[in-house]
Amino acid sequence: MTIKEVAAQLGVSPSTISRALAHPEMLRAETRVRVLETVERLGYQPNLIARDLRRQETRLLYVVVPTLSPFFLDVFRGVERGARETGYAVVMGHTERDVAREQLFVDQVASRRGDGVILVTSSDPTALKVRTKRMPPVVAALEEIKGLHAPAVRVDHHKGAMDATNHLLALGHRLVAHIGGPEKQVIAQHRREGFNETMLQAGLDPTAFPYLSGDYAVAWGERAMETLLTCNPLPTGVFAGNDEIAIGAIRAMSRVGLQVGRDISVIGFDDQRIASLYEPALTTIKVPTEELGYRAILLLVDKLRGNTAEVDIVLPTSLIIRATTGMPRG
Amino acid sequence: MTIKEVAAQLGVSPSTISRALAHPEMLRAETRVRVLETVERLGYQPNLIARDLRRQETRLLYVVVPTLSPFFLDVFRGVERGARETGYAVVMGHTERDVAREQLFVDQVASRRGDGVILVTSSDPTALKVRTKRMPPVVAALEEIKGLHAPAVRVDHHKGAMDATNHLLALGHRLVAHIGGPEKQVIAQHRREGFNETMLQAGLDPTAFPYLSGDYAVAWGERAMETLLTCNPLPTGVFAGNDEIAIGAIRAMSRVGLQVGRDISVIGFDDQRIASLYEPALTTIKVPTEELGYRAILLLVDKLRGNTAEVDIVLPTSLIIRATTGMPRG
DNA sequence: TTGAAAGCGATACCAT
DNA sequence: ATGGTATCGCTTTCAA
Repeated sequence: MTIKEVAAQLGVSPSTISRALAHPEMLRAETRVRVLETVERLGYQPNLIARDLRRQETRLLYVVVPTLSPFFLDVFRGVERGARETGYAVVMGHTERDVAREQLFVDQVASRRGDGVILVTSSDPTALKVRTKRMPPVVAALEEIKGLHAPAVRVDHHKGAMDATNHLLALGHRLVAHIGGPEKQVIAQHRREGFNETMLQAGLDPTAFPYLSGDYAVAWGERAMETLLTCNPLPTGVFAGNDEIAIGAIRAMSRVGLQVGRDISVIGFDDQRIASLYEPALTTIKVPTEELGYRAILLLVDKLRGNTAEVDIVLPTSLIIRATTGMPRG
Repeated sequence: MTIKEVAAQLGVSPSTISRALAHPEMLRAETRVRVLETVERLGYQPNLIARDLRRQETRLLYVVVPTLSPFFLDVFRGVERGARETGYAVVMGHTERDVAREQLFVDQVASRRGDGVILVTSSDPTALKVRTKRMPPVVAALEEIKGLHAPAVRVDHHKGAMDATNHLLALGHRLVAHIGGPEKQVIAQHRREGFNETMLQAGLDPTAFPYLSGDYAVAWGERAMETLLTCNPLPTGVFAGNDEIAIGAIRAMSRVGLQVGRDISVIGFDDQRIASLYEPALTTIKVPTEELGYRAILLLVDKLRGNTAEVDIVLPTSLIIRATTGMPRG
């Protein structure tokens, strides 16, 4: 069913059909009604591909996330909210932290299937073919992309990590360990640096416990905590690189009869949904995920509208005190 | 940068460029190398919109999920695996259980922005404009769509609910209550029916406790359990409509000092990731989510290849016994 | 092996 | 207010 067939049915020209749909005010009321009725009756839907080609825009935006964790979904939620407000449709692709797949989605947009793309934490940003390939309009969320001059909306992981560490120190902890996320990931690095810096400022040795760097999974948290539990003295406070690691650490503790918040305090990062659901509820650093996505898409739409400013928004984190941190024993 | 410009640069025709990219074997080796080098150097990427229009296919598939819960993401994961195997790209849209938004994505595909779409649990399937609007190739996942003759790959919720209830009965429970999900949702209905039927078969009254129907959130589980805790006698076993409800129920119990698995047994449904992470780990019914998505996309691709068989695949669930169910006290 | 040209379906400019 | 038509960028048939 094409626009021509509808036009033929009505004995009008394709232009009239097109106008009835896009600029109804241009038609005589009678014509408009007649056309729209027929369109409805025939169930005609314009071929968007043809329209996109002609208009040179799709009003479709892509969001690319590294994993399907609840964390990124929250970001996506914010993006969708902004998309609705600005009249864009948005679809999501996920890369499983595989640069090739990330490139695939970027290429989809570069090849005009979308008007722009939000990259939420490029896995290994430097691997993106920003030089050889044409880049579509991009906004980076959560982390800037090196070598790419794209607006970014980020979170101050460094500051968040300092807040987390300071919370532990303020409670009186002196034996504090850090369980880090993926070593190569910029975010994980910032968090570690925040920890190191705070410890140093307090005159404490950030390397008093083994260097622990893994991924962002519960299993890693468990293994890392097992390592810490072989230390003498034991740490009294643990700053986990994210909530999942924190949960893993707590699990490892309870297996040997240690109680979190009393024997050892644990603080996470992100404030994922599970953080408040877990028993006991996790003390953590809240990352404004939804807001992040929302800001990112507004930035993108702004860019598409011709605004070329090099923006770099940094959103604040906040400390959420729940039940897994307390004063050190004795 | 269009194909013409590249062609002009090289002094060949656009056809040659097109062939170098799509059917390299048709070109003389020398020409091919020359073209591909230039393409690479200029960073030329074909306009997919134009290609799609000409080829009348996109090799892009849509997946539409109602919410961004981990449950549906698992389904999406399966879809992606199948897509990679069959050479399709996949994007995801989510509807927040809003039919209008579901329609929007279906329309995207009907309007040729994609070749087909997988609908994971249409919110209110009957509301989809299957009559007035042209429907693109559709496969239903998790739940069939009434009024739409689409292949479906589903899960036997009824049987799963019977297994859940029977597990409780086999442990010796006689005072068993059900906390249901959204009343209007087909899935929730099937689960309740499975519960009712099993109770009846065992000579027990499925309506001995208040009729509880809400949504699939933790908060609802808490409220529902608070209601149950006002009953006399208390239930000794609770079959929750999904894992989140189960967690809510357990939280309500612990607030009044009741221990799950000992004072009251609770079984969930879905086996979401949180089920094994929770403390204590949830006894539940596993839904093969990833498999569901995988089967769905294979079905869709099959359909796109011209196979018109009316398939209806039903996947089995399985009982996962963990720590929240035990024998009734005394 | 390569080139010329038609055509995919819609839109928007230029006429009338 | 409506119609005719060029055009978007690519693919593919037909011809050479």
